[in-house]
Amino acid sequence: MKIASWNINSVRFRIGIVEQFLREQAPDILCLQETKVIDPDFPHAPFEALGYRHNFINGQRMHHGVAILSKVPLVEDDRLDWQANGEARHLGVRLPNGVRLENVYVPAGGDIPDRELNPKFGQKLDFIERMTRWSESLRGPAILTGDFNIAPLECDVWNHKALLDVVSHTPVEVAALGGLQAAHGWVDLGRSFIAAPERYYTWWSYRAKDWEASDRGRRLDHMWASPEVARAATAHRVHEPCRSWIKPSDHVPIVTEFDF
DNA sequence: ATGTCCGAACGTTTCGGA
Repeated sequence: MKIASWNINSVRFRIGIVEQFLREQAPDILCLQETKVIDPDFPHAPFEALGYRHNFINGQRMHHGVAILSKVPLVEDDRLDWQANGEARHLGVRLPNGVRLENVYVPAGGDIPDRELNPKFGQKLDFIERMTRWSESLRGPAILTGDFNIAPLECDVWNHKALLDVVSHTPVEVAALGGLQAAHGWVDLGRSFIAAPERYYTWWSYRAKDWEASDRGRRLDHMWASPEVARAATAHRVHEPCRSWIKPSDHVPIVTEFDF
C-alpha cells in the first residue's frame, strides 16, 4: 500500500501535474490539501480515468479544502472542524484493513508569531491544541498526514537561526507540534527513513528567483503513524523534482509504502 | 527577503491568503 500526501495549491489549476505524478508514482491513495474548489466543481474525471474511483472531498470556496483519492475502497469516518469556523481542513477515512487515514491542512498562521498582534497565529495554536485533545482520545491504528505548516527540527529548515521568529519554525509552534505527536505516540515516518540531521524539505517559496539554487526550503508536510502502523512502513520518499514541473505547487509530494 | 502565486470580484486590475 502506497500512500501519498501533497499540498497542491489548487487542484484545478494543477490537474496536469497531479496526473503526471499519479502516472509516474501510482500511489494507491493520494491525500491532497489546498484543493481550493467547492465540491460540485471538483475535477473527478481525471482521477477516475487513472483508476482512482473511491474519492472523498471536503472543499470550500477559494481557500483550503482537502481530498482523498483512492484506488482501493475506503469508508469515510468524519470531517472535523477543530477551529469550529466552517473551514474545510480535515477528512478521515478507514482503509480496507481498518487503519484510519487522517488528512489535515493545518492553518498557516499569518506572518506575525504573536497571538495578540495576529489572531491567525492564535488560531493555529488553538487548532493544534484541539487536534492534540482529539489525538489523545484516538484509539486504534492510524495514519496522520498532510500540510502541518510547521517544520519542527533544525534540519527541517534551510537556516534554523534565521527562522526562529518566522511562523512555521517558532519554538512555541514546535512545542505545540511535539505535544500533538506525544498525544498518540505518533511516529514521524519522514524522519524514520530520512534521519536527522539529513536535509529534508517539502516546500520552497514561490518568491525565490531560483528555488533550487537558493534551496531555502522547509519541511512543512508530514506523515505520522501509530507505532504498530509505523512498523509496517517499508519506504518513504520526497519527490523534489515535482517543484520544477510546469505550473508547480510550492509543496512537493511525500510518499510512504506500507506492507499491508 | 516584501518577492510569487491562486481564486474571486460587475473585473481587462485589485485584493486577501498563503
